[in-house]
Amino acid sequence: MEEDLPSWLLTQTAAHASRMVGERFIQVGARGYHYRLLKALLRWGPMSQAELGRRTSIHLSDLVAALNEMQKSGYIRRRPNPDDRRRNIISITDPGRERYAQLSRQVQVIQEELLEPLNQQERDQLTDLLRKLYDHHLGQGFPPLSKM
Amino acid sequence: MEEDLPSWLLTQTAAHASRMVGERFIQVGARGYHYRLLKALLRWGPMSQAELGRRTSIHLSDLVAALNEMQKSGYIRRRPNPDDRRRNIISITDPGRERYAQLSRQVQVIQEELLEPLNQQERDQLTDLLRKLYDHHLGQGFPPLSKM
DNA sequence: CTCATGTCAGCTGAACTGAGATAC
DNA sequence: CGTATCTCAGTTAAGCTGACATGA
Repeated sequence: MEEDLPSWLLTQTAAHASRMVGERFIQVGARGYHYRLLKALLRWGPMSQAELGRRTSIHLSDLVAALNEMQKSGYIRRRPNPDDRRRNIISITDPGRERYAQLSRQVQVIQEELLEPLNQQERDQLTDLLRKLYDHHLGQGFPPLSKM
Repeated sequence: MEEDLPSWLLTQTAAHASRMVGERFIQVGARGYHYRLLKALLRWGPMSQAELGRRTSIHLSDLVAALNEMQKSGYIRRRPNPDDRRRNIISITDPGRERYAQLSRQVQVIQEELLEPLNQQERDQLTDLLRKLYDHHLGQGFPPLSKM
């Protein structure tokens, strides 16, 4: 609607990006949460659900459902933590690693499609600017992995 | 989650911006749709619901509900179009103009808050880059106002 | 007949809230 | 005791789909 408000442009382009990712993922039976969770497990290794939730910014309640789905598909393992029986230890499996690679390819394709109208310098600029906003409003970093 | 993917940064910052706008709006009993609709009516004058939907990218089905709410509050008028009895003519009222001014002030505050970590040049850059993405993916412009 | 318009009921994905059971 | 973890049920706002009646 011929709008110049940054918040408008932001939400609209974001909605479009989500749609693009969602469409790709749904074709292979995945959701955005799955990708984020697998990525976190690959990067930081096994951890509790609470820790996973903090690191991925996924709500604990949503996490339960997403992990149920992925466990059923065999992409993650859920074991009780003997040292703290409230907690589960979530870890990625070999099929999970393959799944991540598959989803990762999809994501790369989308990035390319999304950023198609920008040259490399502009892409870096955009990432930089968005990162500043993200860090300022949302990113307060995380303490080193707790004792799990 | 320490992520550099533009689509991730985009959706996260957008979600945050939406949250900020939403919170402000809800405090005065409004929703994002209301602001967009009032703005379109101010900019382009009275038009049918179908035309409004096209110009604001709001679905016709959602439009019906939003217009019902705003009509009840007296911000818009809904008259049948004598020249085409399928259509309504939607127009903004004086209270609607005041309402727009009120919401507009809220939005300005949010923009400032959202862009706080960026200097003026960076803000312009961001707007420019997002606009390129928006135009490329979503903005195909609209033909001049049809005969309404 | 085809197409556009307005209305309604319902669905989806992402984010969130609240409550409860269990264990630290 | 208070706090943290996990689970479940339900809610929200935005976007969307499908169906339908009316009229151009």
